[in-house]
Amino acid sequence: MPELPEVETIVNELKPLVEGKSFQSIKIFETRSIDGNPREFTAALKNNKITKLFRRGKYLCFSLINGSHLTIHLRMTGKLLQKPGKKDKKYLRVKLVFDKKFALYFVDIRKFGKLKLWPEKDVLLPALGPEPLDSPTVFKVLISLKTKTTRVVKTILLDQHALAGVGNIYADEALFLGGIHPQTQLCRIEDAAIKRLSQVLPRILKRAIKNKGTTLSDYQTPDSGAGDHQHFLKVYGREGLPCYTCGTEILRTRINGRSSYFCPRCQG
DNA sequence: CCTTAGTCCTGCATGC
DNA sequence: TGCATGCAGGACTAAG
Repeated sequence: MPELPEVETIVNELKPLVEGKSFQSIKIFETRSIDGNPREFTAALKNNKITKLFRRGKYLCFSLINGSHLTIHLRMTGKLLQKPGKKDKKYLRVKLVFDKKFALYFVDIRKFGKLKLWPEKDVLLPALGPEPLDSPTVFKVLISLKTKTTRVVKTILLDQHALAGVGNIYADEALFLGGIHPQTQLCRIEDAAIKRLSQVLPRILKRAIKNKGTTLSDYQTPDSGAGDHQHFLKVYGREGLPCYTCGTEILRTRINGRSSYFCPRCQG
């Protein structure tokens, strides 16, 4: 499941390949993968030139020369590949053709991922909170929410309106590094601990970017490569295994329908 | 307004 | 081995 570091890795890899290029044609195999009218989508992209590719939260954003934007959200199983593998063919949803030699294949098993076109007059991704890549920003967001909500901290970290880009894996990792139990209400966390969390969250995200993201099952970079950060996870997916810090068994609980892994001793 | 539960989708793991 | 069940979850929507 691509979160901020995975999307950042994909953008870094694609940037030199797509900036300055124009869409020659678009082939839609699954209309569900398009947010909006597929015909209008195809027509608007055709012969449109990409001026810039960037990331915002978990979205890939293509700036187009006419002022509009294309966004792609990969959700759980979405991939953007230059050369789909044999197993990918069955799940090919959209093909973006640039020229005879170069196309991008949007492959998505679960059909949750979406491509969306944003007209120039629309504000791009208006509901997203700030990027969680520097600690003063994260601290400001969490402190200001502290008096406004009764929700638990894990839920807040996953809320894209609060901070954009954090998903289940890095939320759990940051809470472990910050020594905070995922089920703690934000309003009950002391400022010093919020400060700690604000420092470790940007740090873990940047470290995961350096490691080209976490590949557990589906995530792949456009050249079909895997990430390395799965080898550095402290708690995510480690239920029943000993904590690297204290040896206590890592537990798993459910918060808002999502698995949350934590060390009951380090995050007591 | 705020918060929670249900929905989408398909492969995979589990149990009998 | 086969079949049924349930689990995984990001973001949206409906309901409380």
